[in-house]
This record gives sequence, structure tokens and C-alpha cells, in this order.
Amino acid sequence: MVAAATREAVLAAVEEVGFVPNRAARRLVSGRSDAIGVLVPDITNPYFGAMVQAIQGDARRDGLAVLIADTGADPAEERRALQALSRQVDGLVAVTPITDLAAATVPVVAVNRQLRNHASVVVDQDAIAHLALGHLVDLGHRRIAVVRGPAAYWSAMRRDRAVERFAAGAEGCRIDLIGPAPATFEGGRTAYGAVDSSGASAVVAFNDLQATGLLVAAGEAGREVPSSLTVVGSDGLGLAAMTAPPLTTVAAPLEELGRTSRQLLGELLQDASGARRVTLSPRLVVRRTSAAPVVITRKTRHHRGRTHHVPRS
Amino acid sequence: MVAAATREAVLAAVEEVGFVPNRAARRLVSGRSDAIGVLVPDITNPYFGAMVQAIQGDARRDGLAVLIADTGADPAEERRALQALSRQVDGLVAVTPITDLAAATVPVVAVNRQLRNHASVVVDQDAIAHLALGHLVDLGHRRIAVVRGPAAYWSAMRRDRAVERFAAGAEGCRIDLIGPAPATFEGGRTAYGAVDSSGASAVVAFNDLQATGLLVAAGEAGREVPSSLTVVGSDGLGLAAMTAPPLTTVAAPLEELGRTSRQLLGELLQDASGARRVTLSPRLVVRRTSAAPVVITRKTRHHRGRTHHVPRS
DNA sequence: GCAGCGCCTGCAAACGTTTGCAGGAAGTGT
DNA sequence: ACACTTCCTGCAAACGTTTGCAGGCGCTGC
Repeated sequence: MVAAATREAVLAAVEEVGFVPNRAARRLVSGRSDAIGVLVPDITNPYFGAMVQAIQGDARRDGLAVLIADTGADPAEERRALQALSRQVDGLVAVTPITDLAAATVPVVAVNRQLRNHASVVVDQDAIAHLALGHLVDLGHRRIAVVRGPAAYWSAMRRDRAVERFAAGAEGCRIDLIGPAPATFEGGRTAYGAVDSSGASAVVAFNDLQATGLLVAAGEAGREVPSSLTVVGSDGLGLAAMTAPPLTTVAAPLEELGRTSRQLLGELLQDASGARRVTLSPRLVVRRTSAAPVVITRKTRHHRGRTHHVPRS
Repeated sequence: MVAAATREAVLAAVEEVGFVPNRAARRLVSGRSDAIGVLVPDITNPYFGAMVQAIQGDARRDGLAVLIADTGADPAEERRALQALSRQVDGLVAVTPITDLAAATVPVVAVNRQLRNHASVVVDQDAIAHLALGHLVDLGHRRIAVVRGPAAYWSAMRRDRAVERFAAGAEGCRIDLIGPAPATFEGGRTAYGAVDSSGASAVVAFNDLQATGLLVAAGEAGREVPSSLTVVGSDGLGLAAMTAPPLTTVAAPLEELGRTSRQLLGELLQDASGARRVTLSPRLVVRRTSAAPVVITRKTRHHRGRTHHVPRS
């Protein structure tokens, strides 16, 4: 609402004097903080690290500060953090799988779970299940174990449902559900026993951490991957490329997940009514832990023929 | 400066009405923000994740908000972030290995490097070198490769010096310096070639990520760990326990590193003159990637006797 | 009864913005 | 020359604290 020439002059003067607006004063009168918060259960986990990275990169570009709270997955702590953050930010992104978000007094975007009255960004669990199981079936596997994630996770619940649907439609193919097991290395490691005794030739883990645990446990048990057991993870962490052999996994679009949640939060701050839900698609990354099952009879050899078309990374 | 009874009454009233002081107003007049910033090059790296976790846990307990900036190790971005954060926080912790901290206008605590006029918390690089190399010598290794970290890192520079000193004092023991190599999985992986051709029976990596790369590269080259090559890492990340075989490493006191830097920053905010420097001690964690070297001659067999006393985790 | 002390109340200034409004100066069209 | 528009200046209120000071009330000790 000023003439262009004046604007230039003002800007030049600002530059010359080195004027920087005082954020506290601005906040006081405007009521906004120009900050957003990110709630995570464990920042040490690269999954959440990637999330924070994407969110803060975008936010800082827009002049938003990013406050972080690592709750250690402790419900009491989460509640406290939620309330504390609510007073310091304009809105927040909750990447915590089981937090009660009702305590928040600012707009919240939930990542990887859908709740009533909340914006959310999730990875398509159906697609994860189909990508992983489809890959295994294509390779010729007919006895597949699936390790379930923690029952309280929205994503685990959805994944289980997707797996069950897939199982119902896959003739001549037996799928055993194992667990639930914690979404950790140890969770995968201890789940190996059940996987082994299930007689499966391939196993789909709930995430990459679990898959790594399964890999290590299989190694310790003397079972070779992928020749004797195929392992497929999910998440697409950098870690997955560092295992031996490197892990076949269904990669979540981590970067996009972060950016989208940041963007949804932005929309929410402008217009609280538009609590959108978006679903992002995962991508199968075939590395070296997946292969056709060991050939035992002529019949199974028949199936192997189908695998020849499968691309290997 | 009020009577105890009055204080109680006031507190009760505060509770009843649900009064919460407005941070913006408080900041405006007090000039403090009750916030600290953490600068990291890559939050996806669990080393920095652990740092952030420890810092923010402590800080939030004291009512301090924690702002985070992930700079992607880009100098321009680091400069920008440093200036932006300076205006929003009372002080910051810089866990970035090569940032120019001069642009900061608030007190800064540097982690893992020492600078003039800056408080710092570092891990004793001398101890890391001695712990790792001493362990290998005790096991009987006489040809040891050490992969150097990036030349611009203070910690790498110190580590190199410590290694050289150790080498000078270790008779009958040859130590080859490899690199510098990036402090990453890929860095370790590509360094393997040089390690192999150096003829060493053991290698000390600059950090756990590098060590993991070495482990994988060795596996791909058909060289068994630890029977044919001993690998020792450094950092003590959770990742180190997830490798196959689990990694012997010199663990940094990550939690303590974070807490101490937080505390030093606190002291600095009270009294800017006391820019303390503290050095923390690492700890050798022996797992399964270290063993006595392969016996080739009677002479080397003689050395093996010394290893029997070495505790294995 | 009075000085002195401990505690409290009440008031006002200051922090650095945003926002809105009143007024004025210059330029445009008739 | 007059009304009108466009752009600008200047002033003042408001945001919710902190900080400091002046004054008052009641109690204690002499």
C-alpha cells in the first residue's frame, strides 16, 4: 500500500541502518510466533531424523523457527511437551505414533496416522503390503511370514489389514502373521525365532530396523540371506543400504512426508477449516536380501520361471 | 521478597485462574528468549540425533525451548542459520565440525572442537586412539591401518596426532594412515581398498559409519571379519550393535556430551566470562569384530598368548 | 505513643512492534 | 479553481510483561 519508489527507499534505509525487527515485540502484538514445533518419540531414529530434516529445511526458508521435542515415547512426557509447545508455536507436526493430541491448543498435523479432526500425512500402508508381498510372490515365494508392528500404531493396524486382504486374494500362498513385535532392531531379532519356525521362505518386516534385526538373527542362526531366507524391510532408511547384504525395502518418501506435513500445517494456519488428509506412495527398492526361494521340487521350480522378469537394482 | 503465606495464596490463585505468563511479553521486556539453539550438519546421522536428544531433554526440564537448524554441512547455509538463530535464542550449541562461529551474536558452545574464545566439550581423541590401538596391540596385531577423518575436522586432526604419537611409541608395530576419507559409510567403503593393500590385519575407522562401510566392503571382498580382518569403530552409535558381526568400537559418551554442552551453555549465559573447556573420556566396547590376527608363523603365534587376558563383551 | 521495620498495594514507565486514524501535500480531471 | 484521488506523515493505542518507586498498614520494641 505504498508507492514502489518509497518501498525501495525504505528498504535501502533498512539495509543501511541494519534494522532487524524484534521478534518478541512482533509476537506480542500479532499473537503469532512464527514458529512451529515438531514432536518425535526418538530423534536418534533416522526415520524421525529425516522427518525433522525435511520439515525444518522448508520452514527455515519461510522464516519459521522450528522447536523440537523428543518425548522418548513416554505418554506423560508427550502430554507435557504438547502443552509446552502449544504455547510457543503457531502449530505443530506430531510424528509420534500414539500421542493423544487432544491436549494441543494449536493446529496439529499428524504424520503416519489418521485421526478425526486432524490433518494428516500418511504412507499408503496398502501399497507397502502389496509392493512387498507382490515382490515376494513374483520371486516365487509361497510361504511368507509378516512381522506385525506394535498394535497401538495406526500404521501397523492398516498394514495388518492390507496384509490380510492380500493373503485372502493370493491363492496357493500361505502368509503367517508374526508378532506384534516392537519396531526396533531387537524386535526384529527376537521375532526371528517365530519366523524360522513358521517355515516361511521369506519375511516382511514392519520396518527397516526390524529387518536389520532379522538379518542379524538369521546370520547368527546360520541361515543365509537371501539364498535360504528372503528379507524385505520397509522405510527406506540410509541404514538399509548399510546392511550386509544391502536390504531390499519398501521405501517411504521421507523427504516428501516432511515437506507435505510442513505444507499442510501452513494451510492449516491460514485456514483452520481445511484439515486435509494426504496419502503418499511408497516405492520398492530391490537390493540384495531378496531372491527366489530354494528349489525343492519340480513344482516349485515351475514358479521360478516367473521371476526372470523381475528387475534387480 | 514476599511472605510465605502470600506466595502460597498467589500460587493458588494462579492455579485457579489458570494463568500462564505470556512468553512474548516476557521476552520483550526481559530481553531473554528462554530458548537455545542447536546447530547440526545432519540430523539424520544418529550421532547428532543423540546430541540433540540429550540437549533438548535437559533444556526442556529447565523450561528452555530448543530451536534446531540442520544445515546439511553447507557453509553458506550454516552462516545463515547461525545468524537467524542468534536472533531467536539466548545461546547455542554448535555440533557442526567446521562452521565459522564468528557470525554468532550469542554465546556458543562448540562440541567436538576447541576454538579460541569459545566454550567447548570434546571427546578425548588421544584416549580414543590409545583405547583402539592398545586393544589391537593387546590382541597381537602388528600391522594396523588407521583411516583418517576429514582434514578440516578438529577431531580428525587431534586423532591423527594421537595416532602418530602412539605409532612412535609402539615398537615392532607398523601403523599405516589411510585417507583422509569422509566420515560416512561410503567413506569407509571406498577406503577398504587402501586398507586391504596396506597389508594390515586390523583397521581403526574414524567413526562407526566408516567402520560399517569397511565391514561391508570386506564382506564383499570375501575377507572375513574378524578372522581375517579386525575392524574397530568409534562413536558407539546404536548402529554399531546392529552390524554383523556387531562392531567393536570406542564409544563416545554421547549422552554426557549433550548434557555437558547444555550445562556449559547455561554457565555461559549466567556469566559470559567463564568459557570453560571440558574433555570427556571414551570407553572401549569390545564386541565381535576384533580378534587376534591370523597365525602365520611361530613368531606371530607367540604374540597370541598375550590376548588371553583380554575380556570380550 | 512513636520510631522503625516488614510487608503489601498501586501506579507508571518501558520493551518494540502493529494497527488504525486524522490530516496534509501533491497531482489529476473537469 | 474545485473536488477528488493517491500517497505520505504523524500520532496514539494496544499487546502483557518486568521493574522500580511511593505510600500505607500493622506490628514490635522502647
